[in-house]
Amino acid sequence: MAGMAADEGEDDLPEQMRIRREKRAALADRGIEPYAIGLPITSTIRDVREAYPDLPADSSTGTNVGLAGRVIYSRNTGKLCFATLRAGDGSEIQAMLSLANVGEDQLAAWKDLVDIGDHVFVSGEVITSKRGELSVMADEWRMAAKALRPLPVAHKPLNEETRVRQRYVDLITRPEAQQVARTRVAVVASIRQSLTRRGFLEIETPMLQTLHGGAAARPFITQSNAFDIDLYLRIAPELFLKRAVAGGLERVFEVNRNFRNEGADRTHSPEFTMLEFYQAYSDYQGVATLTREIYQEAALSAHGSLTVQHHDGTVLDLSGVWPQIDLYGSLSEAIEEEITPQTPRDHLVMLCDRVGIEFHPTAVPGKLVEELFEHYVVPSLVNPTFVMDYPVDTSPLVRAHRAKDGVVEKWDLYINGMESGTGYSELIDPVIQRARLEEQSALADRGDVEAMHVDEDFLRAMEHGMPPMGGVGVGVDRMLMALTGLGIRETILFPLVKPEQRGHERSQNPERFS
RNA sequence: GGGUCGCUAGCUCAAUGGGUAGAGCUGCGGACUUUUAAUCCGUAGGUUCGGGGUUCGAGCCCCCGGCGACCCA
Repeated sequence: MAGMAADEGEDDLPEQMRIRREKRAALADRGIEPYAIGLPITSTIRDVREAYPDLPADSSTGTNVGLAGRVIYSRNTGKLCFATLRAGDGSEIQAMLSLANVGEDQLAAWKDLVDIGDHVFVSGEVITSKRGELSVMADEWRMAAKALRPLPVAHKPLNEETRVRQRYVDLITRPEAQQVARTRVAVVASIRQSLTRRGFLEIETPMLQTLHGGAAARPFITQSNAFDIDLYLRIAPELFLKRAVAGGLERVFEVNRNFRNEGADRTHSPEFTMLEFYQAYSDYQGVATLTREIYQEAALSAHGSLTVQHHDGTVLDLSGVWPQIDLYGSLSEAIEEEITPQTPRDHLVMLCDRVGIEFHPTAVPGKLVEELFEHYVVPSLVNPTFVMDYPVDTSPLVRAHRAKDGVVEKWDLYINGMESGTGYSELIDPVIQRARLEEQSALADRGDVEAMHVDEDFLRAMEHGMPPMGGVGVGVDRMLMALTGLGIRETILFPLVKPEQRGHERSQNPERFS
């Protein structure tokens, strides 16, 4: 927690926070509980809204309700007070407190002690005001929860940084923030439903792993006191999901967090949500179709449409069968020169240098091809496109293509110019798998921090016989980005952000990994 | 990693060439029994991201650092 110092001291708080603390104390002095429990609530705001959709102005219903909400606007006249109450679902209703109904003491207490941001309870008759606003004419009000901090002004957008760092404030003040959170829920629920309906089992695999494997990525390292060993936060659940398939759980999936100790920018978060699923006796074409269906069902569930328009005007069309292009073929076309898995590394290096692509000195040829592809082809991939058949040397867990030399049966799904998923015909030959992992391990020994270890237990599972299968990983955050047009930090409710440090605190702990 | 820009009151933003840091909303006091971002009168509120330097004088110029946005390879 930041700021145990001046920020929390009772003495030198900003005026508005000091006054709210005084009001909290004043409530108690008047015998009013500032944080009430057991309020006699009879209805939600939405209930009342739905019960009286078209009440004419200046009418009464004879119906009494008790309801609670957060005060978001307050308008007081001498003997009649108005407040707009909002519930968590975004529904709003007006509370009215008149001298005639609540009496002098309760009206004075309301005017003195209720602020914007407080949660209040009112009970009384449902009416409409002279201007037609649906209202509760209170017989009684109670404080439900006194807010000690002022809300930002409702009419100016809160700056983006504060929205991310204080999401609770964002959620209170900006209904769209709640909408994004609810869209995410709908999408994840839809994913689960799509797979469960097709006979997939949702299983949970280790997030703390003793070996680094399942993808090419730099891991976070932690340690176990009980075992006295280093552990890796998983970069992918793949190797465990495949063990499950080897054991006979032939259709499995997992939707949960992966951790990658890499950059954080508009499209990358150190912890991100990934869907992985594996289907025995399918292949990369079969799971491509299923991936498209999962995506389309999620879009319908979240938006009711397969066409998505972003705020910047980008229109995504997710409908129909998505096109497939060939990795080497589309790259060759883009640079007007034939590139194949047999193209020498020196030549690929030259092509990269020509356009200033940077790469690790030990980068394998396939890595260079992927970099070139990213540079030349990816920016044009807006509508969903499957890019087919990747170099073998960057895909150690994928089986060789059944017909083409030097490539594997792998696709990447691009949506909105972003890699959004990947699918394989999984490698299940334990002898080839061992050789591939030993190559990876050699790369790791030469300093490649992304390279996998040899996982003997995984190989043992494979040696017991894994059925042929198709497997897929889909970035759920990126799915949300595609469906909303927002940056990754907007699709994640509480993204990792750097703590704001004060200058003098910085020097306390200069140790860093590098 | 490099470049550019930003960080000022609770919130959103101003501040000529370096010369007493302002506004709107919010808050506080007052008026008002039908308001809708209520209105009217009055009023308070500041570690200008942190540290150092130049200067008679720094929000502004210089250096170091923090956090962020955008662009580039």
